[in-house]
Amino acid sequence: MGREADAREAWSAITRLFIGRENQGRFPLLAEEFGVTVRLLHAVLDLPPGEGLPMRQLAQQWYCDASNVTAIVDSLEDRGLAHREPSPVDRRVKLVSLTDAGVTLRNALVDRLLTPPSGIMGLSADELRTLRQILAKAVEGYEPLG
Amino acid sequence: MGREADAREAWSAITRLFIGRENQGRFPLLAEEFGVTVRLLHAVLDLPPGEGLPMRQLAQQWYCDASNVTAIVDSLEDRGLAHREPSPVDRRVKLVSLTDAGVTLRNALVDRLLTPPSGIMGLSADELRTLRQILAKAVEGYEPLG
DNA sequence: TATTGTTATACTCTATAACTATA
DNA sequence: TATAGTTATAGAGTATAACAATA
Repeated sequence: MGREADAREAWSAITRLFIGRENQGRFPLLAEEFGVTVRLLHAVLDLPPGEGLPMRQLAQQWYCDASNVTAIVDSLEDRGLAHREPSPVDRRVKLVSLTDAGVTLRNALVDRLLTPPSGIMGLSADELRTLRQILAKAVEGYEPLG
Repeated sequence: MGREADAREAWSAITRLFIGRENQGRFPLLAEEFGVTVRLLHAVLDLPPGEGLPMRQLAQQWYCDASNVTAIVDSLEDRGLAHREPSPVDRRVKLVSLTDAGVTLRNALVDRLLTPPSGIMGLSADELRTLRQILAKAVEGYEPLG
């Protein structure tokens, strides 16, 4: 049918690829493999290397209370994966950034998470090239990952 | 720049679309809107309408302990969204299935979750048609959603 | 004996409210 | 007076171990 139906079906397929067992299982398995909890794994992925983020912003991004961010960042600091520093412009604000160890862990996680699931790998070379081109356009303006 | 690189880049884009703030925010917002917790929302989505699943299988699918499944299914039953019945072939096994109210909720959730994010909606009609065709092939053999 | 699911229990995660410090 | 982050505390979520029912 039309544009709307195509968009909906395409997004439906993406959702199924992502929430399918093969992909969803990666997160708990990787967390165990790298010795972190699932929530720390997600936190590390959401911290951009080389940039400090206000804790308040993380609370909004994660849809959780600020006190929870305090606990998560405490855990990251205890493991040497991140550190806080007061913002130079507003000393109430604390900026959270990954340490070198945090960046190393993040790189390893991203490398593993970007391994395509079987449904993608089953496509032809032509299909993959086209898929890549179209999706590259779709994620213009989205946050980078790797 | 071969097949592998195209597959990896395509999957990277899918990951970014899915874990981006716009899409991830939908789950807590929908849970609040429909008066359930996020874990009950995921449970309802993972229960196929018209089919009963063994609790043991749900524990494996969700990467959690069986005692946890007991608690989740208790919550679903308390809200009238699912019910248990002993398996006809093995009375140790209990099959969990959605009630009519559960199916109704699931349909509403799926309808909302299948609304494409802005990155997808920004593509042209031609691109969307092509994307749909390729992704339909990628999810052959995956569990249906809607 | 082995397996499915439940219960009792402790540990982790999360939110609420009161607090400190900065603005 | 308002905002960022912390702390104390209670409630929800999760795992471990012991248990009952069934195979």
